[in-house]
Parts: sequence; C-alpha cells; structure tokens
Amino acid sequence: MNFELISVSANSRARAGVLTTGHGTIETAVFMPVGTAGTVKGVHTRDLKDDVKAQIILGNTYHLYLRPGMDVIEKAGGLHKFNGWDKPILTDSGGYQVFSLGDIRKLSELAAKFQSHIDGSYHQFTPEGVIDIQRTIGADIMMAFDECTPGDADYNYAKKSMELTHRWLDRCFEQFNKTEPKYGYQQSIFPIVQGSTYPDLRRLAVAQVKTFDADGYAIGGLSVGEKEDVMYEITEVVTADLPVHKPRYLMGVGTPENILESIDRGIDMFDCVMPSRNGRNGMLFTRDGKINIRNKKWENDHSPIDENGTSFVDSYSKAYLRHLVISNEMLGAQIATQHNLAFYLWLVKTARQKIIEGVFSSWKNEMINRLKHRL
RNA sequence: GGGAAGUUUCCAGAGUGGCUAAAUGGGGCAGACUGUAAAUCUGUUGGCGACGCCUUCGGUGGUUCGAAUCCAUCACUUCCCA
Repeated sequence: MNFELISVSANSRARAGVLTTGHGTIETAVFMPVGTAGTVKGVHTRDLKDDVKAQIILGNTYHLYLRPGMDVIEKAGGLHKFNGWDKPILTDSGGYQVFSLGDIRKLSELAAKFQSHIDGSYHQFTPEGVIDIQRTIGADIMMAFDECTPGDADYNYAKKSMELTHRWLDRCFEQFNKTEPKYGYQQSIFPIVQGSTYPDLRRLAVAQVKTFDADGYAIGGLSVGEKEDVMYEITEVVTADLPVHKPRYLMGVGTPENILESIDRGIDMFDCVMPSRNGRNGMLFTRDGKINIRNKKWENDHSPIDENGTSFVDSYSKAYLRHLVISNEMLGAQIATQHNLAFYLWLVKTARQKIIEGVFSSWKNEMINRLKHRL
C-alpha cells in the first residue's frame, strides 16, 4: 500500500492524497460508506460505484463472522467476490461491537467474549482470531482489534482501556506478520489510537502506535458521546503527532460538518452510518442543510429532492420520496440512502478539490454555515 | 314480520357508577440517529386565557352527591329465523 500526499492546505492541516491498494487507488479525503453485513444497505454495487462514486466501502468482522460465517466467505473467494465489489474494502475489527454490544460481552486480557445478537450463542474474539478473520474476508485494509473506550470514561478506565488496546495491538501485528493474504493481493493493517478525551493519553497512544510502521493510522473512541469541541480538540492533538506521510482515518465520523472540520484538522478517511441509517429513517443531507422528508411541509413539494445533487435519484420529487418513506416502501429508503451517500462523496471530493486549489478554508467556512440549516 | 347483538375520542378497539379526556394498536404530527443488535427508537395526538377550566363516549329524557358505564325512549348498524 502506498500513500502519496498531493497537496496540503497552507493555513490548516487539510490534505489531499492518493492511496494505492490492491484494488485500485483512493483519492483522499475520502468517505467510506458502511456496509456492515457485506452490503451498503439498499444500494447496488453498480450504483455505489457509478452513481454514488464510492471508492472504498466497509465491512464488519463481527457481523460477517456470525453470518454468513467464514466458511462461506472463504469458499466465495473473499468478500470482494462474494458481494461483487471489486474496489477496496476496509473491515472494522469488531472493536466497536465490543463497545456497542456492551451488555452481552465480557473483556479479559486474552479475549473479548460475547454472545451473538442473532442467536445468543457464545463466541470470543482474540486479536489473533480477528486478524485471521480479516485475512479470510480479504479486506484491503484491516483494523487492529481494540476496545472502543466510551466517551464518558474516567481517566483511570481510559488509561487501562488504552493499555489493553496496545497489548492487543502487539498481538495483532504479530499475527499479521506471520500470516499471508489468501487471495493474491496485499492487505494492510491500521492501528487504532485510543485514549478517550485525555490529551496526554492520546499522545501516549500515538507514540505507541507509531512504533509500528503501519500503512495508515486510525483514531478511534471519538463521536462516542463526548462533546463536539472535545472531539475536534482530540483530533488535533492526535494528527499533530501522527506521521505526515501516512493516511489518517477518523473512525465513525460523522456529520457533514464533523467531516469538514476534521479534514481541516488533518484527517484523510472517514466512515459513518449516518448517511445510510439516517437516510433510511427519512433524513436527507444536502449542501443547503438537512431535510426531514417525512415532514408535512413536503407533502406537495414536487420539486427535485436536491436540485444540486449529483445522483440520478435526486430528480425524484420531495413529495414522492415523502410518500415512499411514509408508506414504508423500500424504494424510499433506497433513494434516501443513495442520495445521502452521493452527497457525502461529493462533499469530500469537493473538499479535496478546494484543498488542491488552495481555497479550502474559506470554502469550508461557507459550507458549514449552509449545512447548519434545517430545511 | 319475529329475535339477538351493537353504536366510545381520526380508525380499530378496551372500558360496564367516582382512580376516565378515557387502556392498547393503527394512522397523524414532531424529534432522535456518528467504526450499524436500527427499513429503528422516542415524544405527542379533544379544546383553552393549561399546575386549572370547558366540551366529549349515537340522539333525547331520566335515576344518582356523581353516568361512557344504570333506566326509558328514538335513530341507525350487523347477524339469525320467517
């Protein structure tokens, strides 16, 4: 994997780059649609590629491991073959599930033990096992197995949690180094910086993570309940110390505003369920602000969903989409998801362009003002 | 022609003397959603000069301190027998 910085903003840390993987190149800053179960819910790979213009999508270790299971994925020849997506894939390690499935798991030094949310069966993830699973999935970018520390963790818990993540990181790399890709292309592993909302812990974490010469570095444990200005502050602390010549991935972020602010602070890669989940739930993101398409005011608005939109679905009318969403028609969720993803991809692509043109900051400020609106 | 059951707030449907502006579901309206246990979840849904008041349970008239709940009568609906 190779990362080349094309341009860096003069008056901020914003960067434009090109990341090269075994499944092609990725122009950063990039937004990666989330496809937990091997599918970006409701969107065909064709539309994802040609219409949304996604460059890379996510899959999830925990979900794919439980269903369909590694046997099926391996027999398919990896996730790319299984779901028909021939561009890069990044898999999350299951660290977030350790966090979000909190009630049905137990952490120990050795492993995270958990109960399947599907059938209650008992399983455990070790750092080694998680690497093996991601080898089988065939992710271009695999994530280290971490504990995603909750946003309200006290200092002591955050420190212990971070240290566990670091010990797990050692094991992840050890396993990574003694195993081989299964499908003939290179795989990379990104460590994850934890340390919660404490700058000194975050600095320690960066230092620790940097001891591995990884292809890229992720920031985890943000947008998990802490205040937004704290998230920005921590992002700044972390990007200040990360290697300049490697991509930085801010996990799970965020709103369009969050993404622009984070690009400004030196982030290259993003993923978030927000455009897809909120889309399914009737919320649209546009460059002029947010729309709750279920609201009565759109009942007879026969204008396009988004006059400035880049997706073909944007020519459907608001009134029609409202009808679909309210009637619980599956096409409503599909259109809204596709629109939102296309918007997110447009947003980061435009940010990249503005960085290259050297006008990112002014554009960002203007954009954030528009995005705040509620239509 | 005879008999039976029923008529409740937008709909369906509980409630059979005071704790009932009235369960629950649907629908409506609004909100939430950040490495997806989410096509999910939450709030609200008679009116108002709102910690109180007013009007509601087919119509009318009664009984009672008090009625959606009991009685009489009228209207309508459904079912059964001719």
